[in-house]
Amino acid sequence: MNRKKTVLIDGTGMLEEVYYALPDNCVKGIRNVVVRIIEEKQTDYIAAAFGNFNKDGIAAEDLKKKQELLKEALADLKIPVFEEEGARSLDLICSLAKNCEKEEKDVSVLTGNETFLMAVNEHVTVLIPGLGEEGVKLINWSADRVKAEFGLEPEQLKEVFSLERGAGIGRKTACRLLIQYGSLKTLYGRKEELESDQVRKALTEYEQQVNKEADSLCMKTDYNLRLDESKTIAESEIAEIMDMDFEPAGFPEEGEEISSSGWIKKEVTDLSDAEAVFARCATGASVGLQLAGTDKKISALALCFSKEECWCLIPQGDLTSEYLKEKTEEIIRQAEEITVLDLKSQLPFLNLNGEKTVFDASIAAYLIDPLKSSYEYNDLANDYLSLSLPSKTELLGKRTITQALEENRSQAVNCICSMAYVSFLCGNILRDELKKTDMEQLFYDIEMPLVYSLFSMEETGIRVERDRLKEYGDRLKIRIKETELKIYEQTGETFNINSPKQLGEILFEKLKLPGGKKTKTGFSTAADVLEKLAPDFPVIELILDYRQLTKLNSTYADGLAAYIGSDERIHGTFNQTITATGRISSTEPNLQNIPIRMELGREIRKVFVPQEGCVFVDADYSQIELRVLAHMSKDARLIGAYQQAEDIHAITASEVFHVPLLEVTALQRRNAKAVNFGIVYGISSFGLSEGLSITRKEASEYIEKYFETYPGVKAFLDKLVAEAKETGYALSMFGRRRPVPELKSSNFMQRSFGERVAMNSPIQGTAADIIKIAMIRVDSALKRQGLKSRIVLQVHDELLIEARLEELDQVKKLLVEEMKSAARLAVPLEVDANVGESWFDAK
DNA sequence: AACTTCACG
DNA sequence: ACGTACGTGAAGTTT
Repeated sequence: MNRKKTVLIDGTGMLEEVYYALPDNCVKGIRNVVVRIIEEKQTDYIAAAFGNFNKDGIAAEDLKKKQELLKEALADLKIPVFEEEGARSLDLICSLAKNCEKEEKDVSVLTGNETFLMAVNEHVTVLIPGLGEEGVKLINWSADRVKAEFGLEPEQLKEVFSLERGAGIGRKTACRLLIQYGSLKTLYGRKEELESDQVRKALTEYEQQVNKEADSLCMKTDYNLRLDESKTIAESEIAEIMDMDFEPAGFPEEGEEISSSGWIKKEVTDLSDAEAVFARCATGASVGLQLAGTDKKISALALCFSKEECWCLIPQGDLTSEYLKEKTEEIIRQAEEITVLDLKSQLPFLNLNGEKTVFDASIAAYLIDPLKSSYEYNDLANDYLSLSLPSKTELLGKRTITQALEENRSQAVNCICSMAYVSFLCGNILRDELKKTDMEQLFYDIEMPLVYSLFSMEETGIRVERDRLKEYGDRLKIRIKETELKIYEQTGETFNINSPKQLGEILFEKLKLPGGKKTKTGFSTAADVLEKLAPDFPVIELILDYRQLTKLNSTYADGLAAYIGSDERIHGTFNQTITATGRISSTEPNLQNIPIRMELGREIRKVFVPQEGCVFVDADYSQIELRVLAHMSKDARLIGAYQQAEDIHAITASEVFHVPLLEVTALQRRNAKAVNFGIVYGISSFGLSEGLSITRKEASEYIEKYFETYPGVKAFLDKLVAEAKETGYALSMFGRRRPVPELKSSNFMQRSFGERVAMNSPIQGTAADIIKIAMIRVDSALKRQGLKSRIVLQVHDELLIEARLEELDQVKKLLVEEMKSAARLAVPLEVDANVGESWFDAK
């Protein structure tokens, strides 16, 4: 007789088990299992039951949510769902099973809960996900299988579980004891025979708990639950369910990576599978995307369309890197929203012009909180998803994703999928945050377009004459050696002059020079300290020379040489998510601190040269920060001073010290200049006195006079501090935020720092905004006009262009005009521009 | 890894 | 009494 077959899904038991492996993806995972059972016609009837969770704690809340989702998903599959107030799913399922048996149906219980194994009999089997040879698969536990595995009848397992849970006895021991003694009762009656002290002790000590477990393992099978006969799964329904499947057909189900961090990451190396993924993509409104590779060649593409779907496409055979490139560009054109991390790093692999907005989640997160040290996927997962993911370094060590693909493929896949996944999930959260914080314009009109300008600048690079730099370094090395010997001669000792510790001991202990401790670790030998001693001790000058020479040699001569590529150019990195104020920074190498103030250092700029047929055009803003201050503070007198143009420091001196402009002395001008700097830095008498080597009292008087002269500035700075205290952040003209948590500090030092930051950030930040706008406009004007000249450097208030000779006039005009008109302020934005055969000449 | 020093705006 | 000017990055030394 052919008995009908029923599958009973223990929704709760499945969730509890699967949640461990796939916390974010358990519903989808379980649904897939159920769909497969239906598709493969493994059953005539199907039903599900839900009950209370055994677990509590943090996971319980989430599990409850997942349970509701799973109920919905099963209901969508037209599966009847049973639940009963306060009932355990174990009891509900067993009640159902009992009734099915009466109706002469065979039952399979799909669960993650091993407790069900005790309910196995001739007509009831249990399906539990377990590890097979090829990843996760369902193991069908029949009565024979239970006997083979445990050596016991299924019903005896109740006592095994009681011993395990109640007395903490291991499964193997528990089975052995029950095989030997037959039942718990007999075991307890004869426990004195036991050889193991440990087991005997556990049995005695935990007898109560064992009995309690045994009681709770008794099934309650009298719930009156019945399957509706009409709910037989019809052929038509199977077809319908298969259509509902939102997975592209034909994907590898076996051998897929099951991650502990929560989503299914699938590796695709086959062209037809890749086509299916891209087809899936076409319907996706929102996509998280990440590329990896080297030399513009894609080595992996990760795509995330939903919380449950993350694909990693790796070129192989027919599935070529070029194909991935074209498809990626297509997706970017078609998708409603594309989110990536670090867009600039993605541009080498794609032909994009910025026409379509690609949302850079890292930059969005930077705008929202610019004080973070990094904005990698694990940082964003922590901050916006409350999800702790292993960092790139933890997964790959020092390797890149491309390198790791060869040596440690699964970790590389994990890493790049994590990036796409986090992009996908954070995208909308960050879009909302930008809206809430009023930074959408800043983001979409300044930061995103800037990505392309910075990329272009990096790609262009700047030419550096290798041989000439080498000669410069050699000259330095000779002078270093000479100076070094003179210092040894004068101090009567050979020591490491580069060691502040050794130098301090020689100067202040051995030679007993005046001066004293200044740093935590010992004597300060900083230049400003030594300079005060220089007139009296000739060795000091030698040491300062030595310092300057070694600095130039190691950081610039040798340092820069290491970055010159085979194209004779240096392609540095310009970072957009580093500074607290909105400036960009430059690394590997730092091209924003090439010497200029000292004559010898300035020489280095002679090795920065344009390529053949080009010249440099350099343009910088004249006192952009003070002009921003004049604008933002609306101080009439300061604005007036700038409208007269000329020498702002001299005008300031004239007004502050009440002398005619033409009678301002060099000293007065110098003092006024220092005050101007101080204002921008967030003035304090301590700082100014230090900067001018005057007393604090004198410094206070200068500041007081300054504020008397420019009362609008005083009011403005006070307002900045007050507002930052109120809101917790400082604001630039374009809405850029800089949090100032120090303002809340009870520490005077910290709080004072916070006040200076509140005064400086809006000024520095606005200046940064303005040059960013200028950069974008200059860059796009060059490209729009079909010119070959390119921006090669940005140094905060300066842009350097490598200009084709034939484009020189046009470029120079364009550069100056775009910079001047980048923002409309109450005072003119003045720009100084120069042309030269080297960076040295163009300044 | 922290500290010191020093190059730039 | 407190004890720093604001914003960066790199190199070298010490721990």
